[in-house]
Amino acid sequence: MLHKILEQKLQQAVIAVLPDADTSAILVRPCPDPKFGDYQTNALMAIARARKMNPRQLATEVAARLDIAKWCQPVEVAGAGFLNFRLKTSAIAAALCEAAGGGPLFFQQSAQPRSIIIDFSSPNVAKPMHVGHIRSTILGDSLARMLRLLGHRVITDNHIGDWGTQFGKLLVGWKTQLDRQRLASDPIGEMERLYKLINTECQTDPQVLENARRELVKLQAGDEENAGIWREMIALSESQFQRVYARLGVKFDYALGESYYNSRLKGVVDELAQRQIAQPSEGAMVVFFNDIPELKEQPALVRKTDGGYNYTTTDLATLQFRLEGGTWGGPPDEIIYVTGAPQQLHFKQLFAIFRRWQPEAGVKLAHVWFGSVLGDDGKPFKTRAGETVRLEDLLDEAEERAFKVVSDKNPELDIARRREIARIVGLGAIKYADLSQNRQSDYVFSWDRMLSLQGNTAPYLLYAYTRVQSIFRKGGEMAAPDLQLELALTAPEELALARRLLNFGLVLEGAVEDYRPNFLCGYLYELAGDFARFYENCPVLKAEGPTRATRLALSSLTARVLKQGLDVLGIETTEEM
RNA sequence: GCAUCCGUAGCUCAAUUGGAUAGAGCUUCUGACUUCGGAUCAGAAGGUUGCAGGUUCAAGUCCUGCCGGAUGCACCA
Repeated sequence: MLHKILEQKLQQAVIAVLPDADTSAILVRPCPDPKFGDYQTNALMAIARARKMNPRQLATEVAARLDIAKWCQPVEVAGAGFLNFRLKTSAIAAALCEAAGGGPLFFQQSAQPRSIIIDFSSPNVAKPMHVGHIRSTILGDSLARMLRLLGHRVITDNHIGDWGTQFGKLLVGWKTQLDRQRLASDPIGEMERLYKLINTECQTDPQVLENARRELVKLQAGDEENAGIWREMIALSESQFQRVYARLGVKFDYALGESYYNSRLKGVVDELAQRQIAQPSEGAMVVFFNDIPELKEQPALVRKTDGGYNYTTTDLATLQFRLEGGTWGGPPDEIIYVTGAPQQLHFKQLFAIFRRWQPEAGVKLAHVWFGSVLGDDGKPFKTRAGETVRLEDLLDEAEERAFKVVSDKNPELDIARRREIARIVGLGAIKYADLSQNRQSDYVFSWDRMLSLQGNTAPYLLYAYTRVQSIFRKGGEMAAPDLQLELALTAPEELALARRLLNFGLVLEGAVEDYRPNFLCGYLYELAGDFARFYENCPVLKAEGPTRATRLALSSLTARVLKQGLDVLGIETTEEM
């Protein structure tokens, strides 16, 4: 983590010049263009501005006090007051040797580990998981993996939609229209059929609606028969969830559904009412936000006129439960919710209510939202028949398409091996296509682009990985940890690759900070590109002596970073493809 | 009507959150090596960042107003 050292030294130099300066905002970042150097800071311009100083003069004074000759060539003051750092080759080589010798892989675990709950995926009982769930699931999973890699304590919780008014309709359907045979063969399809059927009937027949309401009340009152059916629906749904999560390689520490918080709802609303955070309005209990401009005309209901509760109440109760920390050994420092963009208003309201309710709580609440998946036509992604696309079908097709490509490129592999590679490549492609995009933009789903072998795609990265592995298959020795190794970095491609490797940790931290796995994807793509250029221009196995050792070490480190990076994106690697 | 998000190359997307000459891939065209795996690499072409103002050393990014699109607006989650 050379840039961290530079950052520290820079902060010390600033203090030497301006003893009262706030150093927390003084950061060192990679240069946008290598011709300026390896790292830069622009913080001095902001400081100079605040103090009405000449920025270039301040930069020059700070530069004079910088004690970094061990790692850098003399710093340059550039432009309006940038400081540019250029690493010495010896420092780069030393950092690489450390990692090659068994040290940390260019990242550091956090000095202040935090405990973080991540709430993601959250599918609904009795409904198929569809494309909409994949973004939350994959994003949440990769955030969990990245945070864990950086040493944080992560608790993943799947807030399953197992409660709510839809069960009234489902119960009516189950009791009057259930097809037992279909339930056995396709339970999710059958439950979905029942729901749609009754839902349609409700729109024309008030009697059916009334029946649904009555069944719901019975369920909520603990009626044995209805509770039994409800439990059966949950069990049937859970086997679907398990299948999907197993394929995606996603694991949850907890799966506490909405129903888990039932007993708390009344108490939450009572407390909000008593503290005058919520007030009666038109028969409901409502929280108004007159002091928050953007929520001024957006009150939140915490109890309906019929006395029932809605999801704001459930989420408040969930927050309360999570902060008690009884289940996971202490209250969390942070809770991250991974959901779609349409829920932004909900979470603004939820967080605002929570701050009034528990103003002393120091927990950080983050809504990590994402855009929708669109079809080629720019409209929400649907099948030709207009149905939402089932996640399981999507995964099947990804593997199938990948199988065709693998068979085309590598027909000599036996079929089981090709299937396994297709599984890794297909699922990797689908995950990577999602994660490599800025999560906040809607994105257009395209099989062709996703499984394309060029560009910023999973197959391109996986291919780069197989090429490294191929070197070690052919050339024998995987570089054993060797602290005495002396690296001879000379070719521009060697240096570019080496410099890229150094930044793995910096990128990881940035990705985690903003909850944006696409930063990591972009980095891995650039790393794979640097490796490809290195591979074209710098023969490894034909080289001899220190050059060969250097190139073997670079190859090995590239493979390790690629594998580690893909791993925290939830993507498996393969030795051949 | 109010609120949120968005508008970047023909297409699909980036841009480290206010930094230096706005970058990739696809597509098109031209090249490279008797391949440590060609699922590769190099080069060319492609831009008034929707429009108009403003803020400052610096704006795709911030502020204002338009134009266009998506989503949400109290008893579904």
